[in-house]
Order: sequence, then C-alpha cells, then structure tokens
Amino acid sequence: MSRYSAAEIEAKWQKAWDEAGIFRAEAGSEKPKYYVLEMFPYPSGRIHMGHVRNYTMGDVIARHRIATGHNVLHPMGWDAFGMPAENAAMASGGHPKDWTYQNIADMRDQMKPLGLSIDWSREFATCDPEYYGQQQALFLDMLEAGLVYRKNAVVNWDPVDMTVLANEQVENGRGWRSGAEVERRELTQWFFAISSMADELLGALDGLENWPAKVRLMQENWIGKSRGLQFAFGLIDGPAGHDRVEVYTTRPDTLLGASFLGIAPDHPLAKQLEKENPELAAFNAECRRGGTTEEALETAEKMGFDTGLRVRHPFDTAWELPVYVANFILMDYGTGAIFGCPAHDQRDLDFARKYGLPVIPTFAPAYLPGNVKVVDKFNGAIPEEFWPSFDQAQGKPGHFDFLDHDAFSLPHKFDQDGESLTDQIAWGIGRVAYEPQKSEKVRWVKPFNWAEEATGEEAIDAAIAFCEAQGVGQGVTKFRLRDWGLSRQRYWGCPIPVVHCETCGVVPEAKENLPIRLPDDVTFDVPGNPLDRHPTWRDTPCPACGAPARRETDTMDTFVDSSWYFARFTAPHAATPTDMEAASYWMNVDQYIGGVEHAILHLLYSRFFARAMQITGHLPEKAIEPFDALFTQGMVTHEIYQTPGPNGRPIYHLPEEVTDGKLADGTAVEIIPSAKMSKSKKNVVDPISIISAYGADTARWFVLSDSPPERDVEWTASGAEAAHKHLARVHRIVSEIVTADDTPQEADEALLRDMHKTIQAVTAGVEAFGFNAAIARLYAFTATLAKSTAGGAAKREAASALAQLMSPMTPHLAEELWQMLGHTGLAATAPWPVADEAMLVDATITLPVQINGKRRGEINVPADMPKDEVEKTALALDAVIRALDGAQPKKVIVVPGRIVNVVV
RNA sequence: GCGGGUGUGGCGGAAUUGGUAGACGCACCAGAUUUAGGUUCUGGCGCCUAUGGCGUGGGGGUUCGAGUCCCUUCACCCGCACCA
Repeated sequence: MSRYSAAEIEAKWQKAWDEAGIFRAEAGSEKPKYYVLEMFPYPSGRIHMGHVRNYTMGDVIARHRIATGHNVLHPMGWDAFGMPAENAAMASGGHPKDWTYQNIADMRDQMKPLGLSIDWSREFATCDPEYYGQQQALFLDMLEAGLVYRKNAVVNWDPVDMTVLANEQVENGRGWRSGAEVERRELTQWFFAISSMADELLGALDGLENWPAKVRLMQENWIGKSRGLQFAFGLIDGPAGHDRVEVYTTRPDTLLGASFLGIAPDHPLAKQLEKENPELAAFNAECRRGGTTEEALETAEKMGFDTGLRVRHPFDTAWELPVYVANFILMDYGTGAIFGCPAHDQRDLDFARKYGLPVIPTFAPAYLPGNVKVVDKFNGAIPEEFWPSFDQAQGKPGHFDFLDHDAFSLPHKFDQDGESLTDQIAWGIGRVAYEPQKSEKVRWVKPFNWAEEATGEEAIDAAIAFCEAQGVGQGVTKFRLRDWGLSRQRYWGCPIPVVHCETCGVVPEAKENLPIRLPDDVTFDVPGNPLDRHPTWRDTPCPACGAPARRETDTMDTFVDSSWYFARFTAPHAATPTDMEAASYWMNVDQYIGGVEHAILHLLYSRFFARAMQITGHLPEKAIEPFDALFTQGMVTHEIYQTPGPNGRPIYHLPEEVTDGKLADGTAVEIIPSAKMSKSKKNVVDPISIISAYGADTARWFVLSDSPPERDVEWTASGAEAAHKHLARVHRIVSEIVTADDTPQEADEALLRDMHKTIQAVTAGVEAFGFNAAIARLYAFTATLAKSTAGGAAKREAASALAQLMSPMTPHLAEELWQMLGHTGLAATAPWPVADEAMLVDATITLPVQINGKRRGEINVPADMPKDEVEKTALALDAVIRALDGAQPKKVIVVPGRIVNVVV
C-alpha cells in the first residue's frame, strides 16, 4: 500500500496540469465565462499565510467553476511600484528595478508550489514599461476628458526625504520613514476629478448587492454626502473686498442659536486681517503648525482669536455677532467658516464657555414636565398653547439632560422623576448638542413664526425652505470626498506623461512617444527624487512647438496602477490600455477577493477608474461597476510568544522555537493571545516551511477549515498537523478501497445516500463561501466511508465523489485519488458531481417529540406519513402518555419532517 | 463623539434562517494495537445538587416552540472623526 507523499504527488500533478494547459483562458468559448480575481500582491519578496488564504479561496472558486463547465479567467500579477523598493535601494545601494524583479521571481517560485489554477500567460507587473506605458496613454485620455487636472493644494511634505507623502504615510505627524515632522506645503499637483463623480459613486453603491454591507457603508461614509444651507453673514466695516462671509451648515434649524462666527486660520479674511495684525498673524502661524494627527487633535484645546470685527445675523440686522478665528475650523471643508451654536454643538459649547459667549437653545424635546413654565428668550412670555406638552405615556422624564444652569440666565434643574426643581425654563432648552433622533419630535423655533413641532429631519427641511423663501442662502449638497492627488516626488512609479514648456505651458506628451520610460541610471545617495536631478532625462523637446522643454518629474501614486489592472488582465498584451472585444467578453470580475483594508481607497479608486475608462472608451458600459461580487477575507493569526528582555521590552520568539510553552533551554514563554501575523512580533509561520513539511494541500485545507472565510483564522501547529493526518487518512482509505471486493452489500444504499447529501452540502458550501462548513461535511463523509460495510463498487463510487468534492481545496491529492480509483483524465476538469434529489430524502425519518416545547422523545416514521397519523404515533409515546395523565392534549403541532409538539 | 459589527462548551466554530443547540476539528479522558515515543483504531467529552433540572453575555417580551424575532442592558471588536 502506497503512503501519502505530498511532495511527490504535488510536483507530479502540477506538471500534468501545466502540460494539459487547462488553466489557460481563451475568450469566446461556448461556455459561460467566469472571471475570478484575488487582489494582486506587492512583491515584498516573500509570500505569507495571508496570501495563501486569499489565493486558496480564489482557487476553490475558480476550480469549482471549471468543474461546473465555465470558461474561467484566473490571472495573477504584481503591484510592483512603490516606496519600499526605493527604500531598499537607499538602504543597501541596489536598484529598485533589480530589487523588484528579483522579488517577483522569488515570490512566483513560492506561489507555484501551491498549485493554483492561474493562467500565468497573463502575468504582468505594473512596473513593466508595457503596462505603465498604457497607463500613461490612459492618463492622457483622461486629461483630454477633463478627468485629470492640475491645481495648487496643501500637502504633507517630508523635509528630509524631500517628497510629498500620502496621508497614510504620515504617522503621528512624522514621515513614516524619515521620522521628520511633516510640514504642510502648498504645491501644484495633479488631481483626479473623483469628487465630480461623488454622487454617482454613492448612488451606485445600492446596486452592489454582492458586496459586503460593511464595505458599502464605509464607502458611503467616506464619500460623506451632506445636505445643508449655504448663506452669508454681512460683515460690518470689514477690510476692502470683504463685505460678507459665506457659511455652510447642516443645521440651519439652529440658526437662531448663533452666538459667534468662526473662520479658519487659512480663510481669505483671516489672511487679509493678519497683514495688519501681528498678533493674529502669530495666532494663525501657531494654528498652522499644529499637527493634524489624531493625537494632536484630541489633546488640542479649542483656541480662538477675537478679530474685533462683527457680522449681522441674516434674520435680524440689529443682531450682531463677533468674528473669531478658531483653530478647529478647517479651510477645506464647507466654506472654511462656521456659525457657532453652543446650545446644540458640544465643540461650540466648549468654545463659548471659554470665551464667555451666550448659549441660545432653539428647540427642546416635544415633551416636558407639566410643572414647567416656558419663557421665550427673546420676547418674554410664550403663550401657553405653545408650551411643550408632557405626556406621561410618551415622555421619559429621566432621559432629559439639560444644560448646566450657569450657561443660562434662568436656572432649571430637574430631579430624577423629571419634575422641575425650579418653576420656569427658557424656551427650547434641550440637551446640549442635542441631536433629535430621526423619528423624535422636537419643539423648534422657526424665525418669525416661531413655534412648530417637527422631527429633526423635518425641522432641517423646513429651515432650508424657509431660508430660501426669505432670500437667505440656498440649500446645497456637499461631499466629504476630495479629489485624489496623484503626484509623488518619487522615482519608482509611473512617470506622468506631460512636458512643461516655457511658451506652451503644460503640454501632454505625444502618444507615439509612450511609454515614457524611467531612466535606469539613477542613484539614491541623496534624498529626494532622482528624476529631478537626472542630467538628461528631464530635458525633452516640447511636443507642441519643439522648443527645449522640461519633463514632469513627478510620478503617479501607486494606487493608480492597481485601479485598472483587472481590466488589463482581459488583454494583457494589447497595444492599447484594453482590447474592447476582450474586455467586453471577460468583464466584469465575477468574484473579487481581498482584504478589507482596501475597502475604501483601492475599491473606490477602481470604481472611479472604471467610469473614467468607460468615458474614454476603454471599457464597455456594463463595466461601470467592475466587481460584481466582492468578498473580504479575514486574516491569518497566531499566538505571540515572548520573554522579558532588557529595558522592559519583551523578546519575541518564533513559533518553531517554542515547544509546550518553553524554549529549547527550558525558559517558559509568556503567551499573548492570537494576533495578525507580523514579522516584528515573530508570530509568523512561513508557508514555504509548511509546504515542505506537509505539502501545499495541507496548507490549503487548513486555511479553509475551522473559521468562516470572512473571519480571522488562527494558525496552530496541532491544527496543521491534524489537517495533514486527515489527508493521509483519506489517501489510506482510498488505497484500501481500490482493492475491495465488488459484491454488492446491504450497506450500499446508505453509503450512496450519504454521498448525495454530501455532494449537496459541499456544493452549497463552496458556492456560498461556506468553506469551513463544507470541509466539516467532508470530514464526516470520510468517517462514514471508512466505517461503511458497503461493497467495493459502491465504495469506489463514494470515494470518487469524495475526490471530486475535495478537488477545489486539495487539488493534488484529489488527482492522485482520481487516478488510483481508475479514472482517466484529470479530476480538475471532470464534471462536478450532481446530487440525485431522490437520494436526498430518506424513507424513514426520526421526528423529535416535544411536550410544551421541551424535547421528551422521538418517533421513527415513514417520511410521507400523514399528519394525523404522525400525531397518533406521537401521542402513543410513553413519555407523552405519562405527561397527559389521561387528559386530552390542548393542542398538537405537527411540522412535517421537522417536529411534533404536544401542548398539555 | 458618529457609524457598523460580534457575543454559543476548555478552544475554533455548526445549526437547512422560528423547529432535536453544540455538527466538524483541536485539546482532554479511557481502552486496543505497537519494541519506546509517535502513528493507527474504538469509545467518551456543555453544566448541575442527575429517573430530574439548567443551559447560546445579562434582564424582559412575542410564540405551541427563540441561538435565531422585539425591547432593554453589558462587554468586546472594527471604520470614520475638530466635517460645521
């Protein structure tokens, strides 16, 4: 009897698949097409378990689709541009190109042993001139279509590395590599006009039914649509050219609660004023220096500077408000100016208390304690008919949380039962920063017609309508989403194909000159962008007038590269960015799989690019949403092992150094609960070592079992070993079966029934990303097969089904079993088994019998027994007779095929 | 602060979506096989004051019947955030 030797089996069958060319995708087959894609890797040099899990899931889907008769596209490539390559070059003196291509070669070698069903003929790296040249062509088309433009903007500038950094590359206000404090600089940069599609990108989220709700919600919040009112305060005796200040608010219903106007330090008015006012100039400078990190913002105190200027309230020109420059107001959201309403905004309240500004509430919960008198802040007594009513049934007095009385001219405290401790209350006192719930009614002060009951939403609608009717501003929609700055002062990226000419200005490069290749002769001994100081690369004739001009030396953000690679895979060698025929055939990606960390940036950018490519004629209309279904898989985690080290810092130990909680020298390690595998914590397991110890099938089987795919899976040595033992067991069982006696046995039918149930369950599991449940079912079926006393023919039939059902997860072992069982051809391309409906229903079933909802026994009855007979059978049970004690049951519920419940 | 999610044995997790809670795996226990360890095989394994009772974070509700639905509460996790 042969033993299970993964190394032998896996090499053999990978060669067989390769020779048969079964994973090469050709467009235009009769079969339905299926495009499955895993997020392509960054070539760091080594694959990790996260890759194994991601690609194995994609491979299960791809192989299952092949077996169900689909024409499958399952490609792989490399997201190869980016800072790590340059950092490596700076650290060790090599070239980013060599480093990257070497890493790609290494990682490809590490991936191939996994036996993935990838069409390697479509492989490319984004740093291939063939790819980035097409990206440059795409850029030029987008430029022509107005989807890319240049503007002046404030960016994160690393003064040591001399480059702009993306927001993600700034940690605690410092450059992640240099550690230098990041400065805010105004630079002219290239931007994608993604915000022009904000509404479209938001609205289309509804159609992405096969995306995780979480991802859609994250994108919704990121796009951040808000509706509000934009209006102006008249400025009294302002500097020349400044007679009004535009303000945007989502809370126009609180307009009567305004007590100050705040402007950002970068607001044009603040900049004008600081020219004459050195104190203000100093204040503004201080604000600009302030960090933008989470930490800095949390600890930063609200600070304001009273400009001495005043504005008029739009509803009452006699009502003047002071103008403050405040450090918490952002120039790049809304208009860079706010009206402060301390009664209904915690931040404004903090500010008002600090600077002694009034707090004027404009609404209250609709139900107030009955013994409270209501006083209008502005006009004195309020007629009783407008008092908020208190309804004991609806009101929950305890939940009102009123302002501290020192904020008001009138004291108003409530006891636990909601009874007022004083006898009057200023009109409209609500909770501080009181946000009416969507359905909650509030008593709202409406200007000039001042009391109305409305929900929070209604109040805002009414306020906008009212203001528009009064000629005070208009309702507007704003988005949080900003245009995507793509310029990077870096070498290892796609050159932006434009030329700066003294006479013609910014000129797009001619398409026939593409690709604009990165020069190879660069050095990294000086910080900054080597393209900037390259002696000849940047010198080029102007494509328009031919005069000597200068090439753009900025390169594109690496997120650009990954925003359209899925489209390029459909025709990776086309002379244009895409081949419309191939794209029309293969798009959309039917199933996309990757980490949730890309929920916003990559997936939003890709949705933008798909639209841009449709506009520029590079993708068909149907690809406007490029990913039909998205699955975000969980991480692979592992326990962390540590011992105390010097300076109180722990020393981490690799899992292979630890046995039974001890190091080789007997030192006990502290075990920290499972966390994402990370080199710095040393809680990593190298896929290569697992593959060489157990084989790829074991690694694949393990990462799919135990945990649901969307959740994290903990890698354990015992789990991996158990997976390997199971595969060896299956191999052993099947090798025994192939020699078994063919005489039919009584147990044949039971085995085949279980086989069909297993086919049904595993198929459902694979199709619904229930890999862990599918595997559990396969374990159970293996046990059934092992114990079965069926004849050889039945056992071989069952074993063949087992091999096929395992084939997407453990393809090599499946092929081996398939061959052992005497099949010709590959298991990978054999038609997926179909469950026989008739075999799924048993002739006799066991029904649990409950008495008053508690399980008290069970009956064995024919599956098609009529309800009344089932009832009779159940009532004949000893336990039921005892419980009834001679009485008639009150009720008997019979759910066919499920349960019987006797109510006594 | 705003938004979202998750709580089931010692552990990872099942449960056909309102119908036998704990499938399957790990760990553990007992037995068999073995020259030792390992392997392999068989059986057991929610808890308790055990012919019964209690059990899906806690409390309440709807229902013949609730892990699943409703209300409430606690804990943890994730995303966003001086966003006006």
